[in-house]
Amino acid sequence: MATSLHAHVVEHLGSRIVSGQIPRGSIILAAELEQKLQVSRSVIREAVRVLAQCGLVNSTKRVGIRVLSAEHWNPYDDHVIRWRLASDHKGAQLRSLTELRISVEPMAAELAAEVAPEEMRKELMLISAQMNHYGRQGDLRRFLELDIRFHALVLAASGNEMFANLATPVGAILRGRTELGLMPERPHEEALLWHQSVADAISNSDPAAARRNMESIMRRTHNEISSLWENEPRLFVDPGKTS
Amino acid sequence: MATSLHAHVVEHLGSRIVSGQIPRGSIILAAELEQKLQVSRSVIREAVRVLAQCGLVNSTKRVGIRVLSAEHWNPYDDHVIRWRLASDHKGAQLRSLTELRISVEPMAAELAAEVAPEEMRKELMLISAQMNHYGRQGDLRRFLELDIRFHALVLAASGNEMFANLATPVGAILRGRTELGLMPERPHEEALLWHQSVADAISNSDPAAARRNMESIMRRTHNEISSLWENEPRLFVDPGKTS
DNA sequence: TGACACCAATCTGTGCAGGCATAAAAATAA
DNA sequence: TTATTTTTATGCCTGCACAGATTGGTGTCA
Repeated sequence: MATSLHAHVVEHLGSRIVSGQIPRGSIILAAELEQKLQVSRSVIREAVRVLAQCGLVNSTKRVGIRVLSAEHWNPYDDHVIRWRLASDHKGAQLRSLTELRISVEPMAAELAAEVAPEEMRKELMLISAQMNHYGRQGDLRRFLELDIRFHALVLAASGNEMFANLATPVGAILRGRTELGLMPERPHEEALLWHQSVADAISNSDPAAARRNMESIMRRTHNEISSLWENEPRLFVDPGKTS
Repeated sequence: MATSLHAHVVEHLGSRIVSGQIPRGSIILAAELEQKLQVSRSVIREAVRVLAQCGLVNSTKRVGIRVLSAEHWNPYDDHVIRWRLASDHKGAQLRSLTELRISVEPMAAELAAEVAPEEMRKELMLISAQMNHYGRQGDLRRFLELDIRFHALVLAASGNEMFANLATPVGAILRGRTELGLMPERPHEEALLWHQSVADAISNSDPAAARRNMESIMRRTHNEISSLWENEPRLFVDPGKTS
């Protein structure tokens, strides 16, 4: 996938910065990187430019490439999310994402019930039916993929592109929950019912019911995985950073 | 501000792509840009790299730099948000952002009541008191700045960096509402009360009350500005884009 | 004749090497 | 302390070689 050379450099540096192997506040010199990674200046420069946009570094004249602290990272950047999920603070990233989806998905379901195009409503009905089937059968692999598709569909059907774009990290959460063994042997009957009800409500243009049932799903999902970040410290960003 | 050359190129191209002056599907050649903008290859390449990360373009060999359609844009990128807010589809961007903040801010208030550090609670109390003062006095300029600070504080006090990072676009919404004359001559008494109640609830560690009052604020804010996007079409992204 | 596979030409981004200009930190002088 | 010079790393530019994808042509076979 990351076939291009500069993408490798981005990956190399980004993952090391997020994991903490390169401590914040460090100053890297472009010339060092050139010979350490055996690539040319242009590659370094483009990679640094990308990392700067992620908020990981900040290159200034006469001083070099400064590694920034976590509060400067762009928490919506796909790279950053991926690197954080692969780091020791995976829990903190999962918490942030989960709180975000708990906030967003009920609203997405409500909107979807109002504005979703017909074909999406139909596919939602189909998916939820399949979820019932494979869920009761205990086929967790298939269920997981359907679950991911279900939530991606609801987010997209809201017609809000900011919601739709959360499909990838939400999928990551769902995968994480299964991989870490936090799923029951087979999905709870209630959960299946709620998914079905969300699909029904969207299909029948019943925003209130769609929201209500999605909220139920969110409550359960939160209870199932909140143990993952019990001891993760929270990050309080300076609110004056922007103004 | 954008002092560096490549930043200018990013700005130039990005704004034109988002505004539609450069139609999606167009193919730009790096060599063209070099002489049209009178900058060197390295500048072009770094700019293109940044734009590619925004999802605006997609450069491939033998074909050139392809301008992508809106569904590929990264809706959380600060550049993209700014360019969209300056474009003809400002309404659509405001709608997406408003729906997002309506989803997020009540949860942020709830979390803040649980985890906010003491000094943030104190500042919230201070700000809401000043909002009362200048609001009743009809000083909309000062009120706006306080309002922006208030919501930025709540988002930051949630301890969720994804929430905190929404402070900038939320500020943009609030500014937009005032600039477009959608604010009443002086803030409604209810609104002042709700802000005060949110601050009180967070200060007293009462998550339910914090959420409830923030929800009230959100309902009103939605009613006040939803007229802005009455006729904006919604964008339904293909949910399979990710999987 | 027409369909298909294969090969070569060509075009464009990618990567490399080295040079000069410039801004900001650090050292020096006033 | 304040002003000036020196240092030094990034910003920017250019020429060159390479890689990969598209295109068109060529030849084979049906």
